[in-house]
Amino acid sequence: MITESIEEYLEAIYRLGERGETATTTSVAKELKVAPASVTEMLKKLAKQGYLKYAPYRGVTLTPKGEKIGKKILRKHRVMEKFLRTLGLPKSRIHKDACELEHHIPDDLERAIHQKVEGEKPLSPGAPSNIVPLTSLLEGQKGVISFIRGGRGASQRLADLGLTPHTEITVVKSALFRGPLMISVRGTTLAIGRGIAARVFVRAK
Amino acid sequence: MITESIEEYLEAIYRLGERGETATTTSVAKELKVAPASVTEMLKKLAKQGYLKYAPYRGVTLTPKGEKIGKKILRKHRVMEKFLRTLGLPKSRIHKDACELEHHIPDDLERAIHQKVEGEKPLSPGAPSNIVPLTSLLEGQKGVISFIRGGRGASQRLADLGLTPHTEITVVKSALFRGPLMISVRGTTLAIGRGIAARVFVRAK
DNA sequence: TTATAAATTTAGGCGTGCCTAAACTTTAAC
DNA sequence: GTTAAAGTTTAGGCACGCCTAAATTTATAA
Repeated sequence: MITESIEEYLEAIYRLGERGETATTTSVAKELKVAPASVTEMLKKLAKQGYLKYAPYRGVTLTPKGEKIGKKILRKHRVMEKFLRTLGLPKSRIHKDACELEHHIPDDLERAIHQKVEGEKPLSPGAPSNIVPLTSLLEGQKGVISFIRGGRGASQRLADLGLTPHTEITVVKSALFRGPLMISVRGTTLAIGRGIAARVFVRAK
Repeated sequence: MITESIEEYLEAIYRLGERGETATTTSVAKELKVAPASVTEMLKKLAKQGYLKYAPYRGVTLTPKGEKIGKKILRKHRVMEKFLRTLGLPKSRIHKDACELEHHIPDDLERAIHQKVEGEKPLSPGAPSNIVPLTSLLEGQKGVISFIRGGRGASQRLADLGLTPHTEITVVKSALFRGPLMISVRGTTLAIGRGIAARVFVRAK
């Protein structure tokens, strides 16, 4: 069973690795603000459970299993930090609060919050780079507006939203068959209807 | 020190009170899904710390000190439930997840989230103001445009979209934190950016 | 009223994760 | 190479919150 403490340790070790530091008993102890003796104890336990390789007196390396968890927790931490910042909470407490929350946010809540604060999702592999209607971009894909098919009305409405040729846009959310698309343009996110989106042709990236 | 467990007990007892049930060892044990013996232990401890009055074999009543905490945690629980629902997370897990989160949400985060999910409060007390920025309307709410704050540019752009004072609009979709609003005006749906929407003041219905 | 069922408490234990102090290993300076 | 300092581990303990089993108290029904 993965306890909060285990997550804490794996995250700390992953963090150290990311900074290029070796994870020793002392460095982990400092990171977590606990006594070195407590770290030794925990490291032995984590090694036994296959989260890391432990060489007494020598330090510690994460196994893929351990790294996966460390990485995930750190990601949650960062998502929560951004979330707290977005909500305008006191800067001084953001790190500490995120440290706590990171262990209590289920994966899908993390994803949902991430979408709210970033408006973005991991991308899908890009299609051949040609010109397609906006509706055929996948979530996360970027493209540059090439032209707009339709009369002055459509062009005008799109221009009002800042959608003109040469503008780069990112598809934030696209239901496959119905509902509006959410796109991100110059840092703002917009929703546009499917009908109109079908008239916007972009060069996919 | 108030541990997570203490909060859990006080919340459970408060909940029972709210439902008009007496808090007995068994009822608390059931509520928390722990053994009655564990409850007895904890109740003695909480009594010693002044959170409740404990009469052996007779049950338990919260002191004002204990009630305050129980109430607060329950409120956080409900705010989190609403938040999770708003984000569209699986219904089946909402209660359980909220049970966990309620202990890790600082007060100001609770307040911030509450505002996001319930809509924002009218800005100045005393003002009759159910006139609020469009961004404060919740999905499904209707309002009549009262005025538009901003220069001719904003007014003009909005007028082009048919958004002029006295127009009735319905909020179709409103992203919680960022991104555009989808609104319905005279039967057509359109998307407007958050920046501009914040300048449209409506009398909420 | 008394016996038995139900509720509650007491006793004894367990796992987790932390601590300090003491013992041990490694490193670095001479 | 020896030795002291720095780093690490072992040993022994503690608080917390949970458990089961046994003892005790309260409630209920004949």
